[in-house]
Amino acid sequence: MALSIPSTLPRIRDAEATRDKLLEAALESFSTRGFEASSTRLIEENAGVKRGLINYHFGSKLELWEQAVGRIMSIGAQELGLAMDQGRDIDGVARLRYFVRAYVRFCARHPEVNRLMIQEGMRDEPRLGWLTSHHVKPWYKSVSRIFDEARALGVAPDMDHLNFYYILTGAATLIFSNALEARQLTGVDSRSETQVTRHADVLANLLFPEIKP
Amino acid sequence: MALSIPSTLPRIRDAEATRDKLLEAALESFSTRGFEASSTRLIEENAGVKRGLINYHFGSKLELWEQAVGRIMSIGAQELGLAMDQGRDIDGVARLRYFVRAYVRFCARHPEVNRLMIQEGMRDEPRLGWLTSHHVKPWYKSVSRIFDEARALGVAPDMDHLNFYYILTGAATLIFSNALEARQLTGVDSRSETQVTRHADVLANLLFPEIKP
DNA sequence: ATATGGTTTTGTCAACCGACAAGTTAAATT
DNA sequence: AATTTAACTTGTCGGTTGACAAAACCATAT
Repeated sequence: MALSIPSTLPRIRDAEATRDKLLEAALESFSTRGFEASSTRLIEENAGVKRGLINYHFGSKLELWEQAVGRIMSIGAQELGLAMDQGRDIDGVARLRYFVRAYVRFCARHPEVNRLMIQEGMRDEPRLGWLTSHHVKPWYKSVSRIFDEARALGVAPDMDHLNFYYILTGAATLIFSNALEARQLTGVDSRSETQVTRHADVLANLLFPEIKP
Repeated sequence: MALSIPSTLPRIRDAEATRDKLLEAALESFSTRGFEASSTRLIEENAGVKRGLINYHFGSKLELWEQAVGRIMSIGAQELGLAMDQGRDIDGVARLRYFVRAYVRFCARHPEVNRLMIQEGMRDEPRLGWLTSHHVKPWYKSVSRIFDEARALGVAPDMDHLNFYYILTGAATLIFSNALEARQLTGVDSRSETQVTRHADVLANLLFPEIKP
């Protein structure tokens, strides 16, 4: 009973932890309620911190939004980049199918990303421009590169980059973004492991069918 | 300069017109901003009427929401029902392709519908239950019937009703719900006639490919 | 012309919002 | 132990919101 190295544990004041809790609660609120309908007071309450902390740590509601978005977007880029690395030596159509499955799994794990893009993509406020230029445009180009690979392989569905991007995104994400609605419709939890796997396989088959012998 | 039969034209006070203007402005706001972020004052302003009229004609913000949703949903049921009637004597896969194209066109014409379903489908508020039981469930069953037809014809993609519903809906709608984002991404107006036709054809081909000779 | 009842307009209220500022506490440094 | 600095707390301001109520308006029937 002698060991007592309370170095970092009993720290009551941990700025980093406070920031993290705020960023997480902020993303949850911004993505499902939208920017205006999200109140900083409720975000602080859900984060379990006191009332003035957002302004202290982030200066403004908008700055909190940008940092919350930036955080989840870089997580996304990292996770998807890692997945693509792991599938780098798969070749042919299998690689494309692998990409689609990885993307669907990511959308199921982080529905907040697409919820956010939907929230901001419907209305012409300055936040949309910031989002597209900082995060959506690079991602659009990545998807378009994948589509070009498919074309080179002769297995691309007959459409433009724009159609492919929104068909892939919409088909991959809506079932998870609207998981609550899906649950009310069918009683099924679309974000469960088996449902996610099923959706991933199904969409990969639809976009890039296996070549049957 | 004698003709003066101002029967109904110069009516300044037209309760029905006021209600209609309010319902339209309400749908636009509720679907893009969400319920909480929509203020009755701004809805009235956008409708071009004075400040107290929502409470007079609808009693409450929630009642306005329900009537605005009910209105667009019955318009949707009518338009899609009409389209399906017109295609009733098409047979085989062509009928399924016809349905997909009609649905995509509808989504382009009324993006507010899916914007609304997205807004309400992400959060567990009582409005979601009202929406699903009154409007989404019937529509889900209609789509599932179409899917069963496809199965009977042996042309259904290999998936469950749930996957098909959300793949169809997501793939058909996102490009129009997020038309502003699409415009910023590519400079293209995805709701233009040519783009809508393209997307409709492309999605019909993907879900129900023509049988090549 | 007068009364009536359906509309529209305006005034008001309590509750909430984001932001700021001044205060308080705890940790690090000297 | 004294001082400084970072982290947190609380009070308050101007502004907005949804709701309600009273007042003004107006077409029509009598």
